[in-house]
Amino acid sequence: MSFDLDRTDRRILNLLQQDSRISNQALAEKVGLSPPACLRRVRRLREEVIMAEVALINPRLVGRYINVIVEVEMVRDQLDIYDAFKRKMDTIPEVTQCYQVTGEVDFMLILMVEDMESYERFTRQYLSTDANLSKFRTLISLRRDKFSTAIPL
Amino acid sequence: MSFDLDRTDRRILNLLQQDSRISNQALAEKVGLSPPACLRRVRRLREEVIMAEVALINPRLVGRYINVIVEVEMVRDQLDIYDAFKRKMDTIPEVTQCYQVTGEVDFMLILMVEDMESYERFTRQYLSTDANLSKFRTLISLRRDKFSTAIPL
DNA sequence: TAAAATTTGCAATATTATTTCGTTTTAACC
DNA sequence: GGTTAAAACGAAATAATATTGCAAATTTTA
Repeated sequence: MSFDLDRTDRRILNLLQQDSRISNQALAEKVGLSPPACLRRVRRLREEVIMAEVALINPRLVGRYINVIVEVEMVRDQLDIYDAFKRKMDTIPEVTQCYQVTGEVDFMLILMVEDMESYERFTRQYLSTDANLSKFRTLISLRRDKFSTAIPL
Repeated sequence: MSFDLDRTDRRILNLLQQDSRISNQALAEKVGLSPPACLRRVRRLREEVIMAEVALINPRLVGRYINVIVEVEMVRDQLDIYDAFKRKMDTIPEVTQCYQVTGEVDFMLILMVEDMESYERFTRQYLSTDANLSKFRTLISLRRDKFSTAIPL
């Protein structure tokens, strides 16, 4: 399941998690390899552990000021009910994260919206009308103080 | 504050949010521009709205199975207490996200850890010993069903 | 310790990004 | 509506970078 990464692999991954636009030459130099040797490792890592390379944009600069955190509780702990809910969340662009959790709560959602009206629409369309949903609690955040996609290795 | 993006800018951003490794030529073709014209836009967007371009790695494949969601409540609603807490969270690699929220709860944290022992260590070192912290609630998730960094434009 | 497999670096090649510059389009103003 | 300034554009040349082939070195396995 878990791949065995040596020290060099981990250094490469750490660097690419900070800046994937680094040139292969610069990367090779930083980890002490020749460009071809480095490239081969990067290619292998891209196949094995790197899911995607993406641009992160500043939400505030494109009008997504509001982070909404929603705790969702379903009526029954039933697999097909969970799966249906996940699948639905997966299709909604405002829902950026969805975690299935253990305990009283069943799901944790994180949404990014322009205004509260957008969130209202979301609750009406997807939460208040879901017969399998028992209750939900909403937390509003205007400050995303930390957002790191990097997993330190 | 907010930059005005035309249709082409938005299409470029949407594509780069999905795959920033796309070649400038392919990108140019997709949005119907010449490579130089496209590159100029990308460069401007990188200065204005793109915060970073990063590799996303699969947490399960590097041993970070457990997502921990923590709701934190401080003893007093005081600015310097908040700021100190934020600054502390910022230094901890396991804390991948930190939101300041309104309502009963003051902060929402999302951590990624290898095992519960790591989380135990974290609580002892940073939560249980913080005199400004009144209480916290922990939710455990073994399933990150959705994790999207893209903001649809 | 020897054989097999993997990883490496060098040099040649292929892609791709980037610059230059003249042209076209858009925007602002009279 | 016509005129000018500014901004954005595309074609072609150039520069930078990634990529491949292959022999040598290293590591792993038996």
